[in-house]
Amino acid sequence: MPVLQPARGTQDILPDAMRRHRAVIDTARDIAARYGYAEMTTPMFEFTDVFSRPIGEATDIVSKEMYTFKDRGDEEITLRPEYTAGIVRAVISNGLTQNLPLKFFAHGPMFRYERPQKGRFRQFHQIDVELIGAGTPESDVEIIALGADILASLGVGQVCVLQLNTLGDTESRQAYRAALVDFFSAHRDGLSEDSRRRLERNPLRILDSKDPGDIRINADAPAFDTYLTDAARDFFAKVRGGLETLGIGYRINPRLVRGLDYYCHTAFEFVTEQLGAQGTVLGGGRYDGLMKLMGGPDAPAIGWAAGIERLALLIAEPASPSRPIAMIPLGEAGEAKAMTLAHALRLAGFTVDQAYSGNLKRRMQRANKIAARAAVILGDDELARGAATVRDLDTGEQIEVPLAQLKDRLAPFR
RNA sequence: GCGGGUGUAGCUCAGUUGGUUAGAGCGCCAGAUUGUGAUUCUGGAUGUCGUCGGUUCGAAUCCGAUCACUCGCCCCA
Repeated sequence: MPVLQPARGTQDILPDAMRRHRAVIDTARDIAARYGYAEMTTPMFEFTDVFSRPIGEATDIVSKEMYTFKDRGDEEITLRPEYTAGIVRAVISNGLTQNLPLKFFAHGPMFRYERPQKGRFRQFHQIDVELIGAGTPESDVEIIALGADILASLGVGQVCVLQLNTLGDTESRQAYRAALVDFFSAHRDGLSEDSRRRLERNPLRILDSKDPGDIRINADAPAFDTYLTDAARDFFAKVRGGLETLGIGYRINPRLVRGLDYYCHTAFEFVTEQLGAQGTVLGGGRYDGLMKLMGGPDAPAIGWAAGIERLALLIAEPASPSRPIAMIPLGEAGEAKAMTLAHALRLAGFTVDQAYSGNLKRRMQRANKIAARAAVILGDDELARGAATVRDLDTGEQIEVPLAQLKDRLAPFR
């Protein structure tokens, strides 16, 4: 309705906020590169099937939380709600399954039709890493360590706790799921309305319920541990051992579950208490079943994604950008000279800003506002002498410098 | 999708039991040396009181709807 208001759940990212985003992305990219994860990206929209098939048409996610529409060519299109499905699709489309294992880093906007809250938007941004074609516990350790390193490097490691769980292998999961359904069916009357619905759709999620009655029942619910196969238990033990070797602290959270069948083994989330209900800052897990489900070869994979907005809320103020030199011409001769001087200085690597209007006072005010380090004043007086006035804006000291020496004399102000 | 809170200047907010000209700080603009910023001093402008409708002699204030933000639930790929 009010056209001058951004659409619900979207926001402008103005320079101050953008610097925070940039800091998150740049830090993550650098550290991911150290682990051998190469940056790539996929389209912001895909055929709807890419996302709906692995998730299931009947789920809330697909039926009411995706930005899905028909384009002018009558194709069913969906704005990507996550990175993983698109990346797996790209791996298959490009025949990259020849080159496993693949290690990717990506970042970009995601779209989910949800009710906005703090740190939760309809257009939001994620960083994402995927390790495709590696199925050993060591690869789980690597990808978690990568996440931990990034969080530490962003200075938020102290306020995030790594929660860890296993979803076992298919055999373990089916046995556990059956046991849960049996157990909760016997306690059906005590369950909340939401959980009775979950009983059909997604019994594991009951374990995660916030309803007080459900929590009481959960206390007696069967534990996954007793249903794990030896192989699954061994896998999890190796993951934990690896984390311990690397000194990465974690807390086992048996209620940390995933709803979809292609997930297995390791599930993890780095959680903070500083963001209210939207406390998960980075989450991921192993998805060995997805590649095959999407029509590719049967390749194991693991990955995680982290919300840039949430991380941006947690990090300290990023370092200020480099301070510019303010070019301040007075009069027509000065304007003409300023253009060529500014160009030459920029080619030489200086940051140079010019206001383009106002008298000297006004331009000095502008120079101050943009935190310029120095001002180069080009008036008729000094131009007649082939010189410019250079003012140190921190000390107020001011000297006249021959134009030929300008570059050298400005060097201390870079 | 469900429930609670909030919406007043560019920003952060104050506005008494409905009462006539709606305020503060910061910021912005102008001036205090017609070629010198940041400090200081003086002056100025801020505004459909989110929007629409209702109650009333009279609404920023009460009621309803709607939009947005926010807290929790649902969902969380």
